[in-house]
Amino acid sequence: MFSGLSESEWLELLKDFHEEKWQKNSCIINHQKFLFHFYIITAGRIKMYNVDEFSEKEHTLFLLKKGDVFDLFCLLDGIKHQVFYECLDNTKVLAISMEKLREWLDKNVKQYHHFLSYTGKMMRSLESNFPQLIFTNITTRLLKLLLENINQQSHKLEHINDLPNKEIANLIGSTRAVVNRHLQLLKQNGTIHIARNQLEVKDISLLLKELEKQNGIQK
Amino acid sequence: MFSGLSESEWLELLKDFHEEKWQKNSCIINHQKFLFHFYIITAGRIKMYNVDEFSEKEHTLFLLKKGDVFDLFCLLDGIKHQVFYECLDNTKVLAISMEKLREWLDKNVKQYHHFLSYTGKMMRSLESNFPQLIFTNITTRLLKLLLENINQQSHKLEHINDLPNKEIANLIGSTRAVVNRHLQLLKQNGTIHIARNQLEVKDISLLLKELEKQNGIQK
DNA sequence: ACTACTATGCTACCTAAGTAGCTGCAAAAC
DNA sequence: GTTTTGCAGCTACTTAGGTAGCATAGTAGT
Repeated sequence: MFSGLSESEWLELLKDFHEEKWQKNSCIINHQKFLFHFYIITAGRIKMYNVDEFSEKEHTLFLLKKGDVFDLFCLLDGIKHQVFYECLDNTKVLAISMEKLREWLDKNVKQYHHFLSYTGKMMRSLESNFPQLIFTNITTRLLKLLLENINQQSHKLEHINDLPNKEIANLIGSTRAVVNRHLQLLKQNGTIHIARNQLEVKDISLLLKELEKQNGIQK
Repeated sequence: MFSGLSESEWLELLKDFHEEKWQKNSCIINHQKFLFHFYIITAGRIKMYNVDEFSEKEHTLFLLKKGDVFDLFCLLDGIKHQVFYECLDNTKVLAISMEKLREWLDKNVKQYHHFLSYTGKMMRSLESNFPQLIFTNITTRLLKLLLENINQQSHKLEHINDLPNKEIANLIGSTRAVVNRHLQLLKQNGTIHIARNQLEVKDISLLLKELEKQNGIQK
């Protein structure tokens, strides 16, 4: 989002930021806060989720990581955003006042383009979840979640590898029991290795083969 | 999106537009087109949908109506957008070249704010569909779809009242048969009236009562 | 070392929604 | 008028995924 800045411009802008540290498992409940401050994550993960008012079930919309920003919605239109935030790790963020950021954007029209294309990416990422939810079964969603979080270099699972089943379920819109059921199957055929709060992909080619199989079934 | 313009500014901008007429049931398949042109609907409805590559099922993302614009995604980041468009009526649109629109936005920084808040609305509208898809059953989704499309003044169903069951199903992420099953139930208890390509809400309070009941069940 | 808590693994059960297939009507096309 | 097509309405069947409940095993705190 802030790409294409010169060294000096960047330093100038950084002056208006201050660092905050948030504890693991802490929730940010104060919605007002997001109307007036904008944050960039420099360390740790934060989940952005919403809760169904009747069933009290959760759905994780985004797993925000280093380099991600929030809340983009509030920056766009300044309206309160009905979602919740919770830190999954001890987290460090850079904070800036919304007003200052908006002023800065107005002064740097070129920056708007980066900002817009970042927004576009977010919208696309939101949109691409619909086909998943509507057309595909839980197995497929789980397989895709795993594939998306495998590091290209190290071939290891990242970001979600230390989450409990419950959080995995929240990410794909299912329940703990069902996710576990599918994980057991993947474990049985040697695709993954499971331990408490520990997920490991043992064989990526098997993972892809499983996905193929699912696509066939869903014809 | 173009609110807050003075008469003269508006006329000046309009010069760069030209009108196009599109026939009912015609699809716009040429994705390139959307990279270079931006459209505003002045009459008719256009559905924006995507298709699952395996099951070939459709899901309607947005039902675009008079005053709606597209493709916002391409305007934001200039990347091809993997969706399809189909006219549900004979449609009139105003077209402008992407380049000209971008130039104009850069020249009118104030306009960016309206543009951003419009984008924010779209993102929120996208986001708000997730809880629906994940937490609620088909009955609830159907009831909400009906409620959202009842005109406040006339108390009549609009926009979706002349769609076949199949299109209703595409809107809520289900199938023709299932939607029909639920519509029959609503017909039986007198909430709605159905005919071929004709949906009518007879009793809004009953509709609301049904929704309450569903919320109770989903507890 | 004891307690409390949280996560996993598993069983048995239930049901909403998807699927396949058919009829018959109504509108459009010829 | 006749034919063709598209849509509504309905039945019977299947199944994936949600639900409830419990046993067990790590982990953390004191």
